Amino acid sequence: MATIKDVSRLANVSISTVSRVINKSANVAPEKEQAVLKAMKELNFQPNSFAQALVNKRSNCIGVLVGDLCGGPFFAQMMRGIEDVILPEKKYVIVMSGNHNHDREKDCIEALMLRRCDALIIHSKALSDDELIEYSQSGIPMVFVNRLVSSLEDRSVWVDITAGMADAVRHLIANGHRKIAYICSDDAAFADEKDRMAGYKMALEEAGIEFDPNIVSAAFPDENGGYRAIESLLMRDAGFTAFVAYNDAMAIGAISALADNNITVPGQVSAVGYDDNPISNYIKPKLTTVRYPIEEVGKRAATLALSLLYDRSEEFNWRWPLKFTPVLIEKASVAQARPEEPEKKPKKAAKKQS
Amino acid sequence: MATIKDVSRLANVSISTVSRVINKSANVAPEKEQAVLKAMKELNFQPNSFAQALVNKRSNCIGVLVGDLCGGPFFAQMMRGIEDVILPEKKYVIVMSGNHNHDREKDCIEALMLRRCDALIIHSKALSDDELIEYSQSGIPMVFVNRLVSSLEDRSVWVDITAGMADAVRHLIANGHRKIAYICSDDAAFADEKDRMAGYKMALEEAGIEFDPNIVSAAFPDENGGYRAIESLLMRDAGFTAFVAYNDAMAIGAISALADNNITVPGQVSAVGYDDNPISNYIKPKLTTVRYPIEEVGKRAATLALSLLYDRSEEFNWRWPLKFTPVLIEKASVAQARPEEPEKKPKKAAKKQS
DNA sequence: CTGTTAGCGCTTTCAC
DNA sequence: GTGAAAGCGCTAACAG
Repeated sequence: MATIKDVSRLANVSISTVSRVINKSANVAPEKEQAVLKAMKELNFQPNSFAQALVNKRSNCIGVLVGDLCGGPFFAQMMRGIEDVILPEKKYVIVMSGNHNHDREKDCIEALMLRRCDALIIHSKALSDDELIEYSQSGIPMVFVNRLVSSLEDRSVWVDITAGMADAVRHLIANGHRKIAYICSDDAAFADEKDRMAGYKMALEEAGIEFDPNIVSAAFPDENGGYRAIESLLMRDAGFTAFVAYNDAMAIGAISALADNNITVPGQVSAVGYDDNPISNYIKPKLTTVRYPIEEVGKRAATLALSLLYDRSEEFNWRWPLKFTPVLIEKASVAQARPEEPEKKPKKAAKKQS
Repeated sequence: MATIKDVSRLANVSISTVSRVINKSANVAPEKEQAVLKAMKELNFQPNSFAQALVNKRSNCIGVLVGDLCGGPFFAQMMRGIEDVILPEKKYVIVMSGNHNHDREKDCIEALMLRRCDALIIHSKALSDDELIEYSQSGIPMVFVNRLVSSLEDRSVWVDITAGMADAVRHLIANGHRKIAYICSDDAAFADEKDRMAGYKMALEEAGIEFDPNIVSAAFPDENGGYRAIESLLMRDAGFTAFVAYNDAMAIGAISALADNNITVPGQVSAVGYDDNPISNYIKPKLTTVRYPIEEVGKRAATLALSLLYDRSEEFNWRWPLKFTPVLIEKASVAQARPEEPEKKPKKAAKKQS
């Protein structure tokens, strides 16, 4: 691999001159410039990015910590949003997956910092606000996604999950449902779950419906988890005419389980998911869901990271909000509750019909 | 950020000694070692990875080019396989997505090389064998996945896609189907599509069924593409009692379109997908599909890359094969063809029933 | 076992 | 406008 020295020799100039034409950092006599360009071409010269990074103290890499890339299109869509912003700036993106695991998230952040990323975009579920705050003091620009870190509100790009979940439940209530189950994540310690739960409870309370822990079922937040969570609900014999799910994957698994138990959706049970995963348009029935604007979040986070890095907050900062609001997308998995009909599991008849 | 010099000063030793304890590259007197360790702790010292990379000529990064992370779990699962192998080696993975686009794939590979990745794992659809061969001569260890690059057979980790597709079609034939449509990708120039088409034709030929271009429909290989491809088939009024799809996403879209046209699966039309995308277990009916062992491919490719890098081929090379064979997974979307029944689109009645 | 020294490839003063 | 020279932080001979 050719070095700057080889080029300077071939072009009969000093290495400083070569450096100048590489970086356009100063004027160079036209003929010398041509000679250098020619030599670079000839030797197929590529500046060594490590040497550059060493002296510039800048790596041109943006580090991203995501939950996992495998758990569905969620983070992948976020990455797309991020790349849309970062790549045009001629910077690279380094991704690592924390798998929602405390130690692994720590390892990844430290690895990313060790790699001297210019800025970090962090989706952390498992680390505490305090840990995040400590990292953010390292000096490297850091933005947090899908999470509002207290005291770092201006570095947090987040979605009002609670509002989205409340909307989902309100939609069901508006359709006459009162026994609304919640298929939730078993990561009850994480904000993602807490916020949804808060939205669920809020909407119930607004409607004067008492919260019933018996129709809440937790499992790992994927299709299989949704399947099992509904099964567990069915075994409990707790009547419900509708459910909301932590995410679309769980909703799809749940619908699949209902089908296996000969329960129709939305005929007997209405369903609302969360995320607006593209697949929700291709199952039967099409899944009514809450759109989580994840790609926009990715874009916004990347833009913020760049603005922090270049210290050009004025330019970027208020073009988009830091807070996004999810919106309900009505498709075909919600039907009007049939008022007086006994629930499919008649043991516990609805008693709170107002 | 503290440097090795700061540490050496604090510990009252030379920087070489510090370097020695960092790298365990030579014995150091226990008490000095302790002093160094203590100083490193105290200063929160982290070796500068660029300086290390500059002198070691090794970045500890493995570059990966994938199609896209967003198009479903396929590449994400491959990444998981790769990370399972790379991370324990204390190396990092840098991923870039080529989006199956020729120029973008080139850019990514060059960016990865520029970054001086220690080795590259390349999933390229759009580049020619010759281009790939040229890149592979750059000196940096390179392995190709999901593709057999001629003359680089020992660097290609691939899946016998043709065999898998032939099995899918044979399965349908064994169930009495003769009018088997093929929902294919519109990337007809790429090996992925050519290979599947070859398998489709091969199985038809074995069974003495004439290839009928009228029941082949191409579209973008995602759910929406599958949806449209089937619609187009329906409009053509070409009778078929079953279909195989390029991948599960297309199959799911296709099934969704059939449902929208009141055609039942597998009642009226049988379906076979490709990939064994986890979601295929949660749709109705569960999708019979061909398992593409993508995670194993990722693992194998990463292992090969490492073995190339460390020049320890003997150790790794034959632990696993470079060629994988997909296997048919029977679920619930295939039914026996009803022999004499006119097809749902009666225009073209089956005439080749043997 | 340990310190001194010479780079790795590049950018950036600082003189000329 | 241009070159010489001093590092960036680290590793690896090379002497002791």
